[in-house]
Amino acid sequence: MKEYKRYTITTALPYANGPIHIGHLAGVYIPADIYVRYLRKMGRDVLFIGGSDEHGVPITIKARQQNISPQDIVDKYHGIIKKSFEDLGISFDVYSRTSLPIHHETASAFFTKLHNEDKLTQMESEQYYDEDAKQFLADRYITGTCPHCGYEKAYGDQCEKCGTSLSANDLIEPRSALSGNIPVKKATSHWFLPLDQYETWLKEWIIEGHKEWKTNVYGQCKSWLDQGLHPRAVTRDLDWGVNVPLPDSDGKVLYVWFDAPIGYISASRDWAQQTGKSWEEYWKSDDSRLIHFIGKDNIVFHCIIFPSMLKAEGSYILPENVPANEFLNLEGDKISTSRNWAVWLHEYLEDFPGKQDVLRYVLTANAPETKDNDFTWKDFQARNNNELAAIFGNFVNRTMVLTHKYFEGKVPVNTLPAELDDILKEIGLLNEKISHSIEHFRFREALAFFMDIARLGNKYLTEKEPWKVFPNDPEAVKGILNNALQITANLAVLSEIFLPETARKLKAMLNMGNTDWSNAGKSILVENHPLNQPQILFEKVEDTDVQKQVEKLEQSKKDNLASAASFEPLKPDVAFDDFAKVDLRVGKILEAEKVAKTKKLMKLSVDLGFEVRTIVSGVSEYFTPEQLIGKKVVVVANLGKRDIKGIESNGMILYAENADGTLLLVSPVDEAMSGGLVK
RNA sequence: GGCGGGGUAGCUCAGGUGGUUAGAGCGACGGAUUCAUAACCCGUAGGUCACGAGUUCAACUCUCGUCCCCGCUACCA
Repeated sequence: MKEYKRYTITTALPYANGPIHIGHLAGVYIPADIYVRYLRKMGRDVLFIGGSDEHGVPITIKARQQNISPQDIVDKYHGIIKKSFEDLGISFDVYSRTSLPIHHETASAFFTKLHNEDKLTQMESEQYYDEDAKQFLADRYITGTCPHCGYEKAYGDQCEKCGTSLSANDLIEPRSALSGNIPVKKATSHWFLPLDQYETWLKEWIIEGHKEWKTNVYGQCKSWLDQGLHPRAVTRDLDWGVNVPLPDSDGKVLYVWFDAPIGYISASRDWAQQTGKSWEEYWKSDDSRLIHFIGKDNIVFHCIIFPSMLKAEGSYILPENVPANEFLNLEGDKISTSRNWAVWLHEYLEDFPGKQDVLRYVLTANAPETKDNDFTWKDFQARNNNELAAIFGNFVNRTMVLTHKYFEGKVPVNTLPAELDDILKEIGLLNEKISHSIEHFRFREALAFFMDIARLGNKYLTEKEPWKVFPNDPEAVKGILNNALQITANLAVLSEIFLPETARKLKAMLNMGNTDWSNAGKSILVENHPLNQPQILFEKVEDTDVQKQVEKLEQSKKDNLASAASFEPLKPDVAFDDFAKVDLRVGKILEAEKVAKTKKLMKLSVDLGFEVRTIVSGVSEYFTPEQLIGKKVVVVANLGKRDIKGIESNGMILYAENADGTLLLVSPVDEAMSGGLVK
């Protein structure tokens, strides 16, 4: 295996439009922090990078909603995020942000170099433009009727009602979110990264060269590469972001996906500036190992797009591994910022003061390394009470209490060196396993091996029964407790990787200084070394504590239901003449069949009395053909024809929608004539 | 529909290139113990390894098909 002189570790830049939640932690920051702490303990040279991603459309929208500037938004969340990371003890060397001048410079320079070397292509396209606001509209800034579910306030990129992803061109009756005007189409010019040109190289680099990547990561990359890559726009029309450093490009900024990963480099420069050190060797030297910690939603950016950017630029190293995790669910439901279905880090730290390590432990033990996982408060409580407190905390406590009881809190002489050898051998073995697991990004497994050391300690004490031996053979008890203390000291050393706050407390109790990994598996405390008073490492988490958290979540659920049950606002009035233009007819469904190779489409034959029409409708998720055949429905008959998946569809069928988005037939109650007007 | 990932004890997960009684932690149950945060320690029970075929002397592990969950993607007038 290649020898690396230094490590460049990046963590996905959290988007600064909301705080950090447990999903972020379990997927990215805690595993990265464990990895980095491990590397440092091994004496390796590490640069650990984090920062806020502060550009992009959602932030500008949030700012508009609150009538403040985008900078105000990112200042607020960057502050919350940065502080909560510090409080949890994520050991970033630098936590930077993309609104800093140094980032704008870095991203501009990156773009300029690609541009000057003809690595980008320019293309024109038609985009919606707001003539009042005099600017092009991002998809997010266009609202209109969702063509799928009819929701009137769908965004240009996604309908929040039915969850379908859209393009602004799909929207019916598009409106500018800025002025409410009807936007016009206007030509605009943008720069693209021709990803297709990197396809061959990427295949070789990943498919051939990185078979060791996690299966979920490797498979996802293969899927993308097999589907074929297309040029991707690097710039867009927006006024919030890194300005495109070219003449005549007012109102254009770098697309956020392009500037965000460059943020890793900017953060490194930021760090170098603050510390007076050099950043370039971490990014441009072949003996540096670049690793991106991310969630699975980011795989394509870090495995396909960013490497292509780096390759195009030419002077940077490429990621050596991208250990992406899957997602963490919460009490059975997907974590959602907008639905407030989350455990927010800054709130957790307030609700559970001093329990940073409990969260670290639970999220590591239950990390979604190979598949999506579920966080429950019940599990949180069980892990704390049955594992941290009962096994780890309890072993430390019984060792300390016994030592104070029998030997005035001083490390007794080791009268049983042979037993110590056996113990240290076992710990040494576990150390190796921990190392091996961490090197392979298997943090759950590593943590389990770590806990085995505490188990080993409990077992030793129980078997040796020093409290029974003491009256007859105090000399033997000296050896037993010395051994138990050496185990405790080893726990103190190793816990720095997983549970830094606990390590601090433990070392204070043991009155020991800093140690590195080379001490692990050795006898650490010397004879007569004075110990401090024991303190409880892990308090029990009571039923009422978790009860409160569950109630908090239930309240979120109620709030969501309440808002979901609210009625859509009325549309603006229309003239009767406009309404009369719509030709609604009664139709009878004669035939219905699912359109092959689609998820939603149903092909219908509808009898309008005077003719039988083919209509394609996106309702396979709600009806089976049998439920539709023979039913009378209301048809919009004068919409014109449209080609859908190669079928000519002539008309549209109306449905009623329930609060949960399900569709119901709209049908005449009494026997109605096919082809009759609905008016 | 296509592609990728996953479906193993109540829960969370291990199970290189197929090979004797499928493992661990937690939970449950029983025992032992009292130094300790009623904790620790020992033991027991729990699995048709999603389902159905096939290849093989032998499949959780390979092949094919089906179902379910997650993600990406096409489609919704």
